[in-house]
Amino acid sequence: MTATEQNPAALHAPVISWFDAHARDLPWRRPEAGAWGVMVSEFMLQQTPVSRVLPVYEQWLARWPRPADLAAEAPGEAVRAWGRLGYPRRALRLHAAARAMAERHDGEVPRDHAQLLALPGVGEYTAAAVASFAYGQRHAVLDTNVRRVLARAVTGVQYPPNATTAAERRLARALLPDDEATAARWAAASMELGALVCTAKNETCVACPLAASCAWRLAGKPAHDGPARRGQTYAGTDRQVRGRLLALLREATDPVPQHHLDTAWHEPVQRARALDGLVADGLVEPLEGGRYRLPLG
DNA sequence: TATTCGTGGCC
DNA sequence: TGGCCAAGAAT
Repeated sequence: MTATEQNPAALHAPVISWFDAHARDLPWRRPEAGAWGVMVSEFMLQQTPVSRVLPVYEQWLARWPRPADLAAEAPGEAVRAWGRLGYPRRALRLHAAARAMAERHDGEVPRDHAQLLALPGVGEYTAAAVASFAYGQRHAVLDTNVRRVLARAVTGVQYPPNATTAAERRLARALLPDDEATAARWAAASMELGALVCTAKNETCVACPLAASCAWRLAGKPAHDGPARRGQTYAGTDRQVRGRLLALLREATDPVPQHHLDTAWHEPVQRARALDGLVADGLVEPLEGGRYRLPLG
């Protein structure tokens, strides 16, 4: 057991103080955002940078200020409003979550972690984040930022494992402040530290409140030795083709004929496979006569 | 557990 | 220029 694990408070106080001084003023952190605003932001921020989320988030909340407002819409409208945030299945899942909340939770975002986890598109991280950020509960909020901060400051390695491990969950739980409000503050603060200071590349240790005790820094910042993360190729993949097809469908107000979709990609086999995949995912609805549109159901 | 799933900006 | 990265979830 390291010194930090024996005295977690030595970790909390500096990070929370730093957060008090340096936290970004993000719309989903304001009181008026509410739990729905927090949930919308968490869906949008899954693998997408803050700068790109901001404008879409504002439009989304203005158009659908409550879960019931989104639930009353066609799922295709959610996909259209999602724009170019990427991973459009998240839009579909957020819409499905809104309908589930309208049906099962009286149109409210549930406070209970297990009920959150049962919603479409809500996994371990998002359930903990909503419960913590929106409702001030005590949960280990283990996202890529927090994992990196703990890997460095506590474990003493440059990067966390590729997939979240039981050891990481155990560590995060062990480091959780006892007090509920402090735990929620710690969750937001440690995440922000990873996002702004303890970044994946070009970390700025001179600005870090943990620099003096950081296990990785004290060890001389040894380079990551494990297997490199698998690069995510994109050019020429089905994902690129799906993206192009969906872009055409988002722009269109009327059903799109097959021959127009054919302009999205030159290779017919891959093009057909990508379109089939979009239909199978519920992102595209096939109509009579070889026409397609965003889903109305 | 390893893959799949978008998009764009940065160094 | 291009690999890397960005508040993950589902299968």
